[in-house]
Amino acid sequence: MIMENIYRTVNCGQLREENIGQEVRVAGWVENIRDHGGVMFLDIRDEYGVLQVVVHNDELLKNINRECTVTLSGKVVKRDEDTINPKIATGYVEVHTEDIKVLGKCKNELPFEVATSKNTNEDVRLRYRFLDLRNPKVHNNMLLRSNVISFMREKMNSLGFTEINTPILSASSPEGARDYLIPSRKHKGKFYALPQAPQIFKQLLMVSGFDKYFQVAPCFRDEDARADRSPGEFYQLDFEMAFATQEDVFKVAEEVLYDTFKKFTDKEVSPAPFKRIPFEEAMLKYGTDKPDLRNPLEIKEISDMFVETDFAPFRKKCVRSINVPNAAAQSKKWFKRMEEFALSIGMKGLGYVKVRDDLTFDGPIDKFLKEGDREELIKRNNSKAGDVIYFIADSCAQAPLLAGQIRTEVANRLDLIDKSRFELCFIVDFPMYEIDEDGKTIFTHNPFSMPQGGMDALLNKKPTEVLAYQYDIVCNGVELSSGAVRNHDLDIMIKAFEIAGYSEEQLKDKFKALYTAFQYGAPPHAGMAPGIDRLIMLLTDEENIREVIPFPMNSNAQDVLLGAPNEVSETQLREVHVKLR
RNA sequence: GGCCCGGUAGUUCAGUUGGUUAGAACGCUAGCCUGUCACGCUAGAGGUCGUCGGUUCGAACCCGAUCCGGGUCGCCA
Repeated sequence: MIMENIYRTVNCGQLREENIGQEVRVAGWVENIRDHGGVMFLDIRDEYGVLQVVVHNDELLKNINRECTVTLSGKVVKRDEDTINPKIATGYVEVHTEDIKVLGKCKNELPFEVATSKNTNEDVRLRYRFLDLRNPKVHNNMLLRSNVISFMREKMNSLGFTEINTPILSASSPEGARDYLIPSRKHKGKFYALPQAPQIFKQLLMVSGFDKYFQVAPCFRDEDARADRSPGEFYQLDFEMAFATQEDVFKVAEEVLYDTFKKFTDKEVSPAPFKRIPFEEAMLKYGTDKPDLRNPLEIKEISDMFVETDFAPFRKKCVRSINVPNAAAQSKKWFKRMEEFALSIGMKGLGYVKVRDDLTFDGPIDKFLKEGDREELIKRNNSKAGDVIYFIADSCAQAPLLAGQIRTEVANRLDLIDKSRFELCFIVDFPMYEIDEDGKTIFTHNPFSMPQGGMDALLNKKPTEVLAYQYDIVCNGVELSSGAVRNHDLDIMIKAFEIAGYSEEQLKDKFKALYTAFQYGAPPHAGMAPGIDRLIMLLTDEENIREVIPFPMNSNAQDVLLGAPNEVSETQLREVHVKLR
């Protein structure tokens, strides 16, 4: 319902047959003008819909052109049977007017057509984002975004979470992404930083006794963009729970995410409990830590069969296989194309065999197989006649990732991915540490995650064998969120940092707030932070994150509409003690 | 920062053995049209072919540099 005022008594989407005969006033944008000489039709659009207006006096249309705003009054008239337009909700009626007034003039030449703005180059769209956002498709993405956020808020509230705002002007953090820095006026040479995430604050809130915290949190990272990664800023549904375990966090995530997907799409959603897939298993079976579970293909480990092979590319390598059902009938060209793809991602080649009806093999790799290998391959891959088995061999660092890319590519080319589903899973048991190229032990993910097994594990296991209570949520191959059970025990934290080469002094220095707070009774706590923009991308089937952000920056981290970043005056610079060089 | 793709009318695009005056569609302007809804018909305006330099008798086209946009790798604990 709209407020009745001097501009309108009804909106452009609400008139139906029952309104016939009423005198109404409407306001909106002139979407189109069809002048038949003697009779003219205007389509008037607002957020609620489109309404046809009929004018018989062309004097009334002077100064009126497309995309200007108008208010007009007139009678709601039933359309003749043969002039009904079933494509619009108001298509049974029209308004006949003799009184139109322009409220906001519009330039005659538009930078693009509103109705087809999505086909326009993105930089033009962003420069005229206010026009682009009139396009119902673009507009509706923002309405959906609003509805999703408000739904999740209500959901979190109903689950007993408290929304608490944490500072935007904060301190630079030593780890992670590059910070956006804000020079301080009152403290020469010092800087605030925009938060990459409210991580430290939410952990402090746990120490403060807030049992369940959440926030629709803006996060700022000065890193380069991607199609699914907004440069600068993005939003997370950040939450954290005291006295909670990993499974407690999963229950909340399952409820909130399942309900959100269910409410805002017609697609099938994988029900709770979502699959829990250990990191190691994900890397083996899917060749990635963000698997698309709609893809039916699975990678198998077969290195042991080729330790002594005569085929040099496989010998003593990490060898993986992927069985592709019914692919043997694909054309020569198809196999050639797959091989070209393999070369393009840095593989030396892409071996395969076709499984014949008698379960013997046909293909370049067959001649290197030993007695019994064929049976074993068929067994491990669940192959049947007419299938194709692909072989991926490389170093143990590379082979899983390459196999993952082949898995995805084959599925895409054969259209094996069921687009009508959302498949959610948790990736769990991430390793706590890894060894970098210099042989140094470093944190794999979040240094604040609790190592599984606590102090015992840190003391008794090789660092690379220690797992963390660290997890991701993945949906259809998109990483929606990571999270962790946090390390709330200062002794364990000191040890964990020591393994990664940090002294207690360094820890204290770098993470002063947590280091201090944890000396005053910290509860065990855990949480996560699903990315809202990516969630909306999934819900709207958009491939670019800018389609779900009202005023996105371009991929070069510029706001071309307002002109950010821009130069500032010498005076402003002097005030904040910044000298350019 | 590396790599890939692109930049021609307001918009989307076409345009090579390098050759007169660079095209189309939509949009815009003018005229005609009383039932359209992607209205129709007729006419018209609109271009430093991203920029700079080079090759050539001649460059939108070939070469080099540069700028801009998109994607990707690095990066994003």
